[in-house]
Amino acid sequence: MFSNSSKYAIKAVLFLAVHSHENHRIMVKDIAKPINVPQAYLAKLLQALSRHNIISSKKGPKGGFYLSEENNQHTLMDVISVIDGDDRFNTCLLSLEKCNANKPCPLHDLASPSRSIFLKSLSENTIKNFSRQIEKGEVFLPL
Amino acid sequence: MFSNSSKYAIKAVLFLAVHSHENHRIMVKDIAKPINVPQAYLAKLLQALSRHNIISSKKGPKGGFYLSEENNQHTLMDVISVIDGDDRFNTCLLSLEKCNANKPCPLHDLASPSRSIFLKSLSENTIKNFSRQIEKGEVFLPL
DNA sequence: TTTAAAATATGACAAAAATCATATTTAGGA
DNA sequence: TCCTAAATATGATTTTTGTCATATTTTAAA
Repeated sequence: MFSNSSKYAIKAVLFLAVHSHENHRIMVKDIAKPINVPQAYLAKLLQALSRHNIISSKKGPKGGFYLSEENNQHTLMDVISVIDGDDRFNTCLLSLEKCNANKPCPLHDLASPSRSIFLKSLSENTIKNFSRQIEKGEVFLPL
Repeated sequence: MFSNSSKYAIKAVLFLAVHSHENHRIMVKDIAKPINVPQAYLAKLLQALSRHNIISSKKGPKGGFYLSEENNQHTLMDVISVIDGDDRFNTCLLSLEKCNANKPCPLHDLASPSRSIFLKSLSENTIKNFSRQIEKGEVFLPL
């Protein structure tokens, strides 16, 4: 479903959503450890997200990564797009080009609509939204 | 979701379900071309499936691959298990060990139950079942 | 203005997934 | 019995993904 890279990136972004602010930036190593992801690898991912303005960063002492209010309006789908590219979810489960609602492949109706509901929530819920759920204790971010 | 290998294997098995019989075996190259999969690679996948008795084969002239009645009672989940291993679907979307229904990760409730419905149909519908749907024209196997 | 702490850029390396190639085994038919 | 057609076994190669290392740039603070 997700690549490891995307999983790492999602965990990091949600971590930042809950723990960072404009004036409270967090260093890679202080993100990597709690979310249990190799630091050097995560650095690369965060840099890519930063380059695409999905997250924010500041260099130098007291620097680090954080989410601006604007960043908080992005979606997890934006994160995934940067990390894995755009067409990870745009294809039929069997990668059949000619598969569609009129001529569905054998797995098509099995997967969708549940699938499309899921994808919709990935691309419609803001990150802010997820962090609110975490803060309310409705969902959790363990390890 | 699925690896390429699994997609290839599923396509091949469904192709065999529709086109082969005990006494009508099909050679790798005559499977590979219509389902649009590299022949040598497919050969390897089919050999693995055959070794695990998910499909049947016969060597030599007039040989090839086919599904026995018994093979037809297997599920696509069986196919996936042989190709990708067993625990591809047993984990949380973010691979969080401690994620469960009581302490769901932010994606948990988004994905399941749709996900579990999907997995259930993969492991409960027989291959025969799928080929019947194809024969009835309810679903399609394009390219 | 110098120093040190941070991200950034770049690329080397490793592991896994996908692909290709080929020698061996089995079985049907002449 | 021999030849040929097929799967099988094995492994080499390539591509993609994930990981690690390090030199460079920016910036806060002394």
